[in-house]
Amino acid sequence: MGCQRKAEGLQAVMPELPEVETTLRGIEPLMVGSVLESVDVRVEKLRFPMPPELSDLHDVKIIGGRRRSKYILLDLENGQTIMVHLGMSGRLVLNRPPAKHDHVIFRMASGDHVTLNDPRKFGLVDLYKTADEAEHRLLKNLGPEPLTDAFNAAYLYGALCKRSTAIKPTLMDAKVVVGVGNIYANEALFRAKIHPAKPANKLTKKQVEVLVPEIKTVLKEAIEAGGSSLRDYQHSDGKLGYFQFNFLVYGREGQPCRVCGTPIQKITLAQRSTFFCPKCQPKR
DNA sequence: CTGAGCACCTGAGGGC
DNA sequence: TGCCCTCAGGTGCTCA
Repeated sequence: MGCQRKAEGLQAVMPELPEVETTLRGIEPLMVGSVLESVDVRVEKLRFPMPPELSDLHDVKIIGGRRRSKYILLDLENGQTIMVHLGMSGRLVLNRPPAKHDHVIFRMASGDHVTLNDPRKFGLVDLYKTADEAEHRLLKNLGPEPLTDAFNAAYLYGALCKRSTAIKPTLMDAKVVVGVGNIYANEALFRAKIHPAKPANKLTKKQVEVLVPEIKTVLKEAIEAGGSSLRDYQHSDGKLGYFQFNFLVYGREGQPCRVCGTPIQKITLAQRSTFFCPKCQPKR
């Protein structure tokens, strides 16, 4: 079937939180603790205009690497922080020869270089004056990280109470919880046996208690899968952080549910493709 | 405050 | 072979 082939092609290109996490782990050995010699900016704007100060950076040590939501944060010795977001098609590649859609090249004093390649230009690179997240326009209003204890059933149940929209787009709202993108929202709801269109404030406490661990589990499993393929990538073409994951519902419209055999259905919620098993995920 | 919808961008794939 | 259309993704932003 055509849809099957299509979905397989998509698996390799979407940076969700697990891909961002493994990307960070991949660039850390080259960048953290090393001196950033210069930043080669070759595009006027990605998601936002490129900050001119980025090109002015010279010979500054990178003292730390962090992730917040899907943002990669590189803390500099001068107190500033570089922010990188991969958007939907962005990749950070190590020591690769120039290629189409290379937009920013981080040149290290060691001679290594890390390139942001992003065909669709939905990513962003920014430079902040401080490492304090509360000072960052794009960070200060974000919800909790899904893999921390702050994201628990009590918290989520409280957050969902005020929301009448469908649970799936609500899970993808960064004010509720960060890092749950389209793919893993679909997968987590299937695992928790919750219909994606169910109003968020109609979930029972019990359902939320099932859902929260499923979100954590699916993200952790994906990170582990990325961790293993990361090694392969580094030994081959230098790409980082993208991997195959055995999706249960995402991209599987019309194919049999892996649990009960019922054809997976596809609907649109908040302009996003939504996949679910009508039998395993009843409306109530 | 919530919620709905748009815009941004390119490449892949399908239909003709 | 090639053109045109649709779709995919994250998320900041606008407007009701």
